[in-house]
Amino acid sequence: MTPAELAATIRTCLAEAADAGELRVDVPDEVRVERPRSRDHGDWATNVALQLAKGAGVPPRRLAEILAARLTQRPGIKSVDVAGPGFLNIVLDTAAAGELARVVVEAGRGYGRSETLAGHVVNLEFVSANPTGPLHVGHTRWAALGDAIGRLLSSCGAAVTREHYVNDAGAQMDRFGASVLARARGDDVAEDGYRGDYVRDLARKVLERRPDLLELGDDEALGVGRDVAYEVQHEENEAVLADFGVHFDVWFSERSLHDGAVERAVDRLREQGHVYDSDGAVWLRTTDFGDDRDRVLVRTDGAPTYFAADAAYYLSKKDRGFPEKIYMLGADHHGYVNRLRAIAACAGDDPDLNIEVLIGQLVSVGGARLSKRAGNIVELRDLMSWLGVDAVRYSLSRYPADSPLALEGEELRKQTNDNPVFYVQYAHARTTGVGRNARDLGVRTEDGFDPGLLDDETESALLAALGQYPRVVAQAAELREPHRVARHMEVLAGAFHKWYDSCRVTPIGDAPVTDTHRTRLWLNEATRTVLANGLDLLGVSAPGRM
RNA sequence: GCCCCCGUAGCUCAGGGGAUAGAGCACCGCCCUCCGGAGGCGGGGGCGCAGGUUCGAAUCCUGCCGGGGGCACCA
Repeated sequence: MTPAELAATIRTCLAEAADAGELRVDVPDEVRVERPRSRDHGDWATNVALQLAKGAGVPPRRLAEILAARLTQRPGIKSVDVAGPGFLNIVLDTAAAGELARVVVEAGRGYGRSETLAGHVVNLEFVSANPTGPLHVGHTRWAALGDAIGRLLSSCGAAVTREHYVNDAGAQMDRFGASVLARARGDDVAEDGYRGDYVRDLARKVLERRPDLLELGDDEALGVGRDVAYEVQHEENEAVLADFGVHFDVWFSERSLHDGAVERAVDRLREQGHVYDSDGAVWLRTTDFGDDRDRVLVRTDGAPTYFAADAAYYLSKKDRGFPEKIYMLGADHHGYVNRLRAIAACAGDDPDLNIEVLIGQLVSVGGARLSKRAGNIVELRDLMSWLGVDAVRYSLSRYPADSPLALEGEELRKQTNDNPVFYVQYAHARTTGVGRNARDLGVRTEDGFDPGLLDDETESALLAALGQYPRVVAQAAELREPHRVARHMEVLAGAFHKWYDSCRVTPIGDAPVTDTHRTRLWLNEATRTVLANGLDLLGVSAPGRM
């Protein structure tokens, strides 16, 4: 019996009690069943009685007792106790609890997937780095988290489009082009230019593609240098993200908006009644929707602002059929949240439904060697070769985005418990190894499964961790918090290692193969399945050997 | 000045109102006849402060203190 099935049973009992006139309650849509910290409190516990007591006009303990009487009659439930103020502590039959191993194995990769977000059509925008330099550790956090969130949403039934916005228009691109051109010509880069060493590498690559660059006139050279440098840098960013395991469905070019889309966006917003002219500029009245001041769309000189492009970009997402638009921004852009919400409101949308802005705090890396190429920023490419993709992705995924994070590089290089990714991956490798040994010794799942034999305390704990997994995934998806999956992987790995220490899957020496061995192999395979599924959601590999 | 995020064990951090607040590291001690010891078992230690809401608060609300980030007709 899975926790979800138990929760459904509790709802059924509530409904029956209501029908029988024993209680006056509305059956809640969701009943939460939790694994109690203390084993004295049963296999699973629920606080429904505490939550419903007030509405039902009955003391919580009385409600709990009515519910307990009905639950006890149900198959698979061994005992139900009312504890404390009105908790229900439920103990399952060993066989009913152990049945979960088969459920998991038979579901395979589908275990943990759900339809809890079915019908949601989401545009998920993340990373969105300027193509004026290499990706660094700040982008890396969003690359890891954004990709994991995309996987989570998909696994819960949402239709997700992953999008990367490319700021390839505007003055900064010209400065970038001028900087590359200066390096190509062997000149110094202007004060306000891009002075990182990587610009020298870019200039070299640009010259490889356009050996004629130095012979062009200034204006033409500037344009060619800019566009080719952008092309090179963009290709590199796309490639390094691919190597990091992050794929985007759409690379959206800001330039494409400056082909009339920005002007049309301003017109549309004007039709909605939120645009006005003042001091020779065109403004959007974002203060109507929570911003602390109105924002300029078109400057006095007639040029659209970056904000106008953002508005056009928002409308593009809307027009392309995405009711839900998730933006992932760094903490240094948090001031942008109200502005983005105001754009949605000015466009006639509901900011609470149609736009969601996730803010990630800054991340730093301790002990990092300075980048060879670019001052003191830590590049994604360097992080990957220094620490490995799995360690970087996992360690960025196991913390919530809203807390500042300081990674310790040397810790992540250790292949020990200092480094949780190895703890979890090792558990997976162990399950795989156990499976190999079992097959070699003739222990086969198809020869028997007797869940009543999974009666060890460590087996109960392991089954509980397996049973909690689907809810962890659903919750992580709903909250956009992949770290919940990572943390649960650590709990599961711990439960597995303890079980491994006390329950052998394979017979010792020439001892015969029994149903105990076979049934434990089911549990081993179930564990391997969930570890693999969870790591996959984080974009981390699940090796069979290490 | 205004806005956002964060104060939990010596350190790095989990804990979306519930029972005795957890994990790893660090420190001390223990477990290899047997599926990988990259593992397991045991020990000491903590919710920034003050109010409030609730049967119940690390969690929700208010104020204060401390740390980080942000407040352009820049992009």
